[in-house]
Amino acid sequence: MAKPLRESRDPATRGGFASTYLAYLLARASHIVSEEFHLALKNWKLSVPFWRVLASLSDANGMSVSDLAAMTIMKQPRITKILDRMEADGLVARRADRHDRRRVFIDLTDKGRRRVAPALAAAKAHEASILGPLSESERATIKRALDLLIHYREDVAPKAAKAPRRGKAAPKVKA
Amino acid sequence: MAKPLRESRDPATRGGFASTYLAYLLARASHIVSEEFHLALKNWKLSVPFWRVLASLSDANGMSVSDLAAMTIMKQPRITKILDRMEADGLVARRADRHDRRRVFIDLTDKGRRRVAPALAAAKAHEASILGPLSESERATIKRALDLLIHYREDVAPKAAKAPRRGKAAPKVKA
DNA sequence: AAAATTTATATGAAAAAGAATTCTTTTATG
DNA sequence: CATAAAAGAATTCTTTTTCATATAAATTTT
Repeated sequence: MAKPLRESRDPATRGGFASTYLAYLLARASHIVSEEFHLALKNWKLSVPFWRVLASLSDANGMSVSDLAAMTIMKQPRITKILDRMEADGLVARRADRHDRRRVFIDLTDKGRRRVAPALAAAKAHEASILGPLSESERATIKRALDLLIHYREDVAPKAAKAPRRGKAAPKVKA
Repeated sequence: MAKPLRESRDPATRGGFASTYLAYLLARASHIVSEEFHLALKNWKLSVPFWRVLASLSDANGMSVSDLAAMTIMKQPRITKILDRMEADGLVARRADRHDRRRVFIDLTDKGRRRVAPALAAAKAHEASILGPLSESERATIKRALDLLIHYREDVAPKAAKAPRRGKAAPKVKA
């Protein structure tokens, strides 16, 4: 490792901000882990957003639009439009909620189910190819780390009374 | 935990695909960690892409367009256009490489530096607010996990001869 | 050294995403 | 109960991204 002349190489392992900033490392890890699979999605004629929606529905069919938004980590107007396209493609179907006519449930169609099936299998295989070579302890490390990050603010509120459950926090702000 | 009737709640902690699929957990962790900060970017009149570029340049000024693309995890045509806008805003400047006239280096302008400075400080503070409450061992777990994932395929190639370094693999395919 | 390739960046038309807002329907309030 | 406020989804208009390809310069072949 003599001359750092050029040879830029991997940004994440080159020292500096990029190699230590948590948000950046997470974005990079996420990208690295998903990259190959996202490319493979073309095999099943699925875009990344379509895949996310179909995979989410495979897991919990009949979600409402906003639940889907939360699950897929997208804002509502975006999935609404994604759903428009998916519906046009016959991959999902909208269904009204009889008890709350504002809500719309989204169902996987048979076509959607068939389309996503091989991708789901591939996703599992891909994950196995990443985790497989690791030791059990390494896998545990990863799981614990992600758990810590995903719940990093849920266990705040020290001893305070009961803490009635924190759902969709802070409705205090006004539009 | 009696009735799983409705009450959808947090998708990531509800069992099923979403709560175990690595790629999903990573995407979610990444989103959770960056979310607040991304909202705060508005304070400095920065979009997420602008922030990424400025932060990268703060770390390594004068990168080429493609290095920036790699660093910011974006495809080349996209940063080119982001750079167009940033240049128009006077945040960065393009500079030709005298030795390879195809290349273009990107420099932070004073204006860019001034604009990103408070955001960089806020980013550090935000990260501290996440990692601070954790124990040293928890922080180590996170670091190890991200390291494992980011380098998950670099230490493959068992005993095979030297393995001349694998840069941008497989140029075997033809267009 | 000409021709063929490859590499680096830019461009253009089409698709997608974003922001703010609207339309309905529910839920809360006085 | 009437009205105000909130919630869920859709829409409109604008900006950004994508995808494929164009340019142009360097590198490799032959």
